[in-house]
Amino acid sequence: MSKLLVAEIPRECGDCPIRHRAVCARCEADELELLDQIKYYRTYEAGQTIVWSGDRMEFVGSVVKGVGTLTQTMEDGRRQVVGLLLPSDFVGRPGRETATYDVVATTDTVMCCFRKKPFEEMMVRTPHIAQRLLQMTLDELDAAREWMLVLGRKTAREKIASLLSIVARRDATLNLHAGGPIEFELPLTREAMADYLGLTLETVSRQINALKREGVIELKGKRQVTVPDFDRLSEEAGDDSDGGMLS
Amino acid sequence: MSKLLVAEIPRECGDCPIRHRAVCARCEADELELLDQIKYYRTYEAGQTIVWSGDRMEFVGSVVKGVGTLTQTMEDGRRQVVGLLLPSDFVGRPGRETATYDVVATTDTVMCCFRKKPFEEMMVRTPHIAQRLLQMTLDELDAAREWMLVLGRKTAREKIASLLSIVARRDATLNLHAGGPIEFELPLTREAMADYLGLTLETVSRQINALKREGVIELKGKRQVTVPDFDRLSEEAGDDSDGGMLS
DNA sequence: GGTTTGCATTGATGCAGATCAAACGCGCGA
DNA sequence: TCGCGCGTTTGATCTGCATCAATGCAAACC
Repeated sequence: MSKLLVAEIPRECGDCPIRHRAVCARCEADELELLDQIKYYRTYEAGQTIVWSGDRMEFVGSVVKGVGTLTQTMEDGRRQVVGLLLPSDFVGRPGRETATYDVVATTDTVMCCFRKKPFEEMMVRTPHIAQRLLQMTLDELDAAREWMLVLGRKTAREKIASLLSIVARRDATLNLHAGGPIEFELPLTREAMADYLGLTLETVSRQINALKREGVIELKGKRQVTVPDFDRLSEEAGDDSDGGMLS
Repeated sequence: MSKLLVAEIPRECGDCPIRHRAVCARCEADELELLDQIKYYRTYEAGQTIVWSGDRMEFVGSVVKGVGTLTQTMEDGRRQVVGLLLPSDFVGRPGRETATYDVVATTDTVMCCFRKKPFEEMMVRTPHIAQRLLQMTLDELDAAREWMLVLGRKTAREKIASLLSIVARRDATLNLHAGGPIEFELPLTREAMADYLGLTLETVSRQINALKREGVIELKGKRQVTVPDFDRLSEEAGDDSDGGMLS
């Protein structure tokens, strides 16, 4: 059923896995060749589970196209999304055998994968890959901690605005956006958003429509979002905008 | 005012910073010597801020004794603790100039510090330090994500039980505890707990006393906690106890 | 001893968001 | 074209926790 073609795989995925987020200038030709040897692509349909929590992980990799979530579930069914996977994000944990979370594709998704064992061996032999991975992990840690503030202290409206703000920002940087209204496709169902934000899907629906009524966002259909004024959205999210007042 | 003496500094802090959590078997004599040259101790009183968010970080290090928090504050004063710092935890972020969070000592605290610049240089020359740091950061990331589930989906009572459970577990492993009731000093004020759990201090107080009334915990004074049955506490926290049912 | 000061507890009340319940709308296969 | 199913919206009601306001209580200081 997957409608993704190999032709759609972005060019920049050709080389170093680390290049997805930021160019790794120190990757040498022979390293790239080695990486190419252990590299392969996998495609997933919307809704498909990529990895089950507890399963043996046999690869690491990064998202090339599409969106996924890292999800944790309690015995009684309460669910929390603990991470969003947007294009360029890294998945997998070197040095750990089994997955800690469910990884689910929320849209049709292409992953660039590396067999775990050879990748780990390469990490040992190539120090700057470990160093780059450390940077990426520290970024993820910052993101997780920022999200703790969202979950612990923000109102439903602020939570929604925070989520939209994050997706909008990522989308804008990915497409080298320069000023003007930002437009993007919301890659999550109301339920997935609720699970990310610690809300119910009903509350998500109500708050999104409230933001729409008040002109903070515009909606075409249920998923296509336009943000006419990003600063306004940030303000709704409760982020320090501070417009450069900081020293 | 600090009543901590040099004599109280634990022995195992003498060598590799990475040794605090787990012995780093690969540290060689000359590396240890190098680390010793850039190492120094700092003590802080309860309530003292170790680093202000936005400040220049001039050291990294790990907690030797005492407890601290990483805190994020919104403009309007809402506060969220995004990380607990227990003995052996690492503080600071190699490769970043300024601190992202307030670091606050909640009890009298001893830190083992390394000047940041030389430490970073050492990291480049000594790959396994970066690798060890990567492991530690991945552990922290897991902890942060587990906490996202707590913040997003658990009830006030479960939140309290989760916090007690974490502190109890850390305390038990640190003191090589073997069976029987666990006893420890709660290192946080009601307010700090509230800020960690995304609650108000009143709710924290009520729920703690509810757990006490129902015999899940015992209290001596306001801080000294006894956990007669750790499994019972885990259950209250909503953790999968599963007692070995899992394959 | 009295007073201050800084947590912690306790009680009364209100509200944001959960829960329960229905209906809508839209794509898709028969 | 119909109707089925899934994601979404909308409405009515309930409730867990926040909020506001005292009060308690022990250590520190005069």
